Amino acid sequence: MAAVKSKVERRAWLVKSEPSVYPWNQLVADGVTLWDGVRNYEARNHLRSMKKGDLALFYHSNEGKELVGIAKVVKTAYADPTSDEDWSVVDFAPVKKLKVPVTLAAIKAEPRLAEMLLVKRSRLSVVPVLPSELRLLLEMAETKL
DNA sequence: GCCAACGTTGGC
DNA sequence: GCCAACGTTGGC
Repeated sequence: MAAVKSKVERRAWLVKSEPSVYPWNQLVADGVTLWDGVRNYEARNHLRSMKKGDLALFYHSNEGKELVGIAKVVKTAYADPTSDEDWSVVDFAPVKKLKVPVTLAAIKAEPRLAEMLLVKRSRLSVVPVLPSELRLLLEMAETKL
């Protein structure tokens, strides 16, 4: 049987940052940053399973409560220099700002996004995003990759 | 500023 | 290994 090469969609994640701590604009200014300070095992494991080129939707928590931009993984997980314990960081670089920010309210109002871990596991700071969710979010943001 | 959700810690 | 107490995150 002939092998059919399935189209593999790029994996996507969602990462949260409080704008008062590290806003999207800072990532743009920095060009690349290490995503440090994650102190939750599940979130850490997500960081560790990220691959170079994976996308990361950038979410502003507490203030804004909206997706503001798209970043990508430029370096896979390595030891968090801010800890002596077994935590990890990855490096992100900005890809592009969303034309229209996608608010948490808009996400909650969209039934097709009801299963998003952003909503279901609101305290997790690093969560995976399904390809279908990514597609829809990009539509809502009026942004193309 | 409050509080719900939930992960972690520590006593038993 | 259970579970109460506690701490943190993040929406409201």
